Amino acid sequence: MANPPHDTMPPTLSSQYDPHAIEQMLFDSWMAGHYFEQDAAESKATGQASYVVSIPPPNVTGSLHMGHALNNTIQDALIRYHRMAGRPTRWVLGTDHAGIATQNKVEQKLAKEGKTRFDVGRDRFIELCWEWRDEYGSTIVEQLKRMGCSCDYTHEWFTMDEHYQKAVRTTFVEWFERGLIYRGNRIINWCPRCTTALSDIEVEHEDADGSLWHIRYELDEPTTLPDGTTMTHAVVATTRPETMLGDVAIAVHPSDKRYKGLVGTTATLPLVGRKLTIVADEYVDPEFGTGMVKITPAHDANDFEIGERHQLEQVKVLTDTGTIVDEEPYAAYAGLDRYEARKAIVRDLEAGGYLVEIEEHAHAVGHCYRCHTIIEPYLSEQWFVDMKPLAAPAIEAVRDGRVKIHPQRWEQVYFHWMENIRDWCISRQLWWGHRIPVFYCDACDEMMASMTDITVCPKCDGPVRQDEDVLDTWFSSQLWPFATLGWPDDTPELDYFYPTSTLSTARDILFLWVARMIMSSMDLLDGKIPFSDVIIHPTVFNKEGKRMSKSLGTGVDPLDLMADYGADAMRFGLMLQVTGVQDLKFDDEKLLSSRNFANKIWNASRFVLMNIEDGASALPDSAHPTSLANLSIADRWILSRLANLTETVTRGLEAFQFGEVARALYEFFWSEFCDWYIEFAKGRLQGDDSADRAQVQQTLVFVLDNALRLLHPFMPFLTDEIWKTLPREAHDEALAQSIMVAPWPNAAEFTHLIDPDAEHAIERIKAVVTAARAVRARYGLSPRTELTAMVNASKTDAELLGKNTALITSLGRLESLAAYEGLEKPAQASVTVAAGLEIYIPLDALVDFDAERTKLEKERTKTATDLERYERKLANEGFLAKAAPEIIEKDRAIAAELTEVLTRIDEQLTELG
RNA sequence: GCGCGAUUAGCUCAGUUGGUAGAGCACUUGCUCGACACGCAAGGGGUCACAAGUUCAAGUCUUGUAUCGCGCACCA
Repeated sequence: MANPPHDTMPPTLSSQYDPHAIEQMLFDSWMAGHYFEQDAAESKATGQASYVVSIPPPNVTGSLHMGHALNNTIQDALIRYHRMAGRPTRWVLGTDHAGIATQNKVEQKLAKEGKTRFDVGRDRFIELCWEWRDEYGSTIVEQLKRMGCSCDYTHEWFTMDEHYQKAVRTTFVEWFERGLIYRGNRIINWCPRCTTALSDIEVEHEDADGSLWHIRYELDEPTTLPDGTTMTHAVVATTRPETMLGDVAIAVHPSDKRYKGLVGTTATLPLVGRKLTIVADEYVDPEFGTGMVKITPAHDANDFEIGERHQLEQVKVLTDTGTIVDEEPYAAYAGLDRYEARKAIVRDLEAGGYLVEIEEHAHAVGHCYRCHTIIEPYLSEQWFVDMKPLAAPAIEAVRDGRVKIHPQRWEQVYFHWMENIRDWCISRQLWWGHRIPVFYCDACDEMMASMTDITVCPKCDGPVRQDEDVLDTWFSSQLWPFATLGWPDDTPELDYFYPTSTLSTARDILFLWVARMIMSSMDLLDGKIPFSDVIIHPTVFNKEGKRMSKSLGTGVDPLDLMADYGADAMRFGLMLQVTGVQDLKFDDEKLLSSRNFANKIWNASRFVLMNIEDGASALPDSAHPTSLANLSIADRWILSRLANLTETVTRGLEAFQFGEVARALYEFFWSEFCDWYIEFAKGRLQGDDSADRAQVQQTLVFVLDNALRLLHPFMPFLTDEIWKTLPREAHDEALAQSIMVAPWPNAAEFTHLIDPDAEHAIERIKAVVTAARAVRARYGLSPRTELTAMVNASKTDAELLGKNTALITSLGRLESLAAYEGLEKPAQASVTVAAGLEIYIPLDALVDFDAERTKLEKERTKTATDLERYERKLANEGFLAKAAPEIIEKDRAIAAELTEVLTRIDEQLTELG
């Protein structure tokens, strides 16, 4: 029986690839198989090094966006690769309590009932936050499952878990006791909508068109200046006229000769009547404006510092919600919002003749990164971390390569920030979060940080109260990689899985999160780094290159994409676009190609399966060819390409070059395996030579098997579904359970498959086939038209072609093939010169001399241009003297070949007349 | 102001120690032949932003210019 029956196709692979028919079932089978879980103690006993990824914990308020889709595909690809490569892996999963974001959501919910958090009270409000988390917190985890992410779902963390709270509190108390955490009354960034302090890096600056109001402040005593003129008033400029209510001084530069006599005198603040001292301070730029600056210590960070230097009063004129305080002598503005107050004050200044000029002025305005409200520099008592001592070792760890950041250019961004690091404001005036474990005794003024809640002052037995504030969410996030492994306790997980391996994240949290993890880990865990590699992945923008935004409707929902294309196609499409340099302008088109690719893999697999039905090739995993001697040239070629692919993919994953890996997989599977090898295989599968048929079947299965493994980290569902249908011998049944536990193809074990001779040979075979197809296309000949190919080739090439006549005639749809050295051009034939061959396709009366001439002339031009370049190069003495010998040799060979090609083309042209 | 990145085919982008410019989509032409029309085959299309420099040799290295994008820091 020469042909296997075609109606016994395995029922498991339907004729059309439908991702939705397989994804959920496969995921359930992975969970049931516990493939995502690795026990720390058992793994340690194997003596193997672990591979661990801590997921950047998504906010409980969040849902999956394109950045998550990209980042989690990267992490899953790495985890799956290392798992197959035999390392005990864990992908640590969890979510972040997201203080401000969650509090805002719950407040919005309350607002719909007409309530504020103050109506329900602190305890109830926190309960509501937990309820929110219980309701929505699992959304994103379910979405990760949908993507096929192989996280350890049996150990899911939350940054407000009891154990996590212990880690946070331990950190606070330790740093407090070492004096790294301190309290201070300073200007911080205040969000008047969230009514909380923010750290410097939680403020987003945006350029805005504003105005510069020039205001006239009357001097109390007219003063004669060094230039002889008499000055009666000062003119100061401000972008924030409403803060003038809090002015306490005017500053000039100490070396500004113009105003020498002025320092020490006073002026009167319009509308308020306060006496302003004129002080000299280096901060003032004499070149800017009039060289005179109004000083508002309570509402501007620079003014605050000037105020400190000159012991100036701090007059707060704004409340925590950004309205004017109800105090004399400006009670007229009391309760006005800062922008209403601005209008009113400008109006009153103008009416009083104090407004000199309004100038247009562009400047950067800070916004809250959570609600986008304009930030107010605000004087208040807050907790800070002294960062310099923490930063120093963390700088060193990146400097000496213990922690590597990819792409490497981000390291200098890291250094720049770390070397100029400022103290971190960690207190937040919120309710949802880790409450600051500091207790105050009102009786004796004692202040203490404590691991346990205390109610009685240990010093004086007086009543104590806990600090009302909570910690910055990032204070807890910074502990993520080690707190999620059990720190501060000594656990087997911390022992075996820490430090973790790779952290993949978006660039906008390099400072907020990544740098702080390095700092806290090194400080709290005896200098241990939290991870050895940091991947800063591209930012996903929309098609127009704009930031994706849910509120603007410019976002793309990964769930929609998976519904349209399948999870594998979305993953592969994203990986295709990861280059390490460019950000990613997301376009569905790439997913369409990837969906088509998935379908291609599916159908090529169907082809293989339906052609091994005669049972000759149930292939054990160990069956990879050890001897190439008996293999056909096509088999040797595809195995050589597979060996090459294995090397490329493995190296690429190790170097985080995901785009390169994806392209290599695509190219190999589609252009080499499907377009050529499977086509070569077809004739052999239908031939009478049963030994050859067995050989091609084995090779098909072997290559498909390994290609699926290499594809698996990017396309987990599809590859596993196909994997399960591959024939196996009985002892390989464990392997058949899932491709997830199949060993990663070992490039070192494939080196013997690399076969330059076979690659050379296939190049010649392809040239003949392509020439025949091209003639057919050029002449518009139907596939049924019978053609013959006659090839003038070197002796070895001619022999090679002769041996593979069947392959060539089959793919080129040729009647026959003749190849020998010195073959003369038949009359009325089309000519192709390629791969060192002269290929003639006799056309009899069909031949179109003009068309042939046009084609040959075009080839001649190209060849002549190329040859000229090489000849020039080879005539250059400098080149001959300095270029590497192998380059010269190679170029000589190319030049010789081009010369020959040109000669042949010219001969053909002469003949055509 | 300081720093980073980009500029390659109509579009979106690859191009890893400097050595004959690539892919996907789009376009043209022809194909129901038993894996796949989510396909097959054959084609067309590029002074690698510009200018100097280094080099035997530059898309690739250096410097400068232009345009776009992004950080950081901001003088009221």
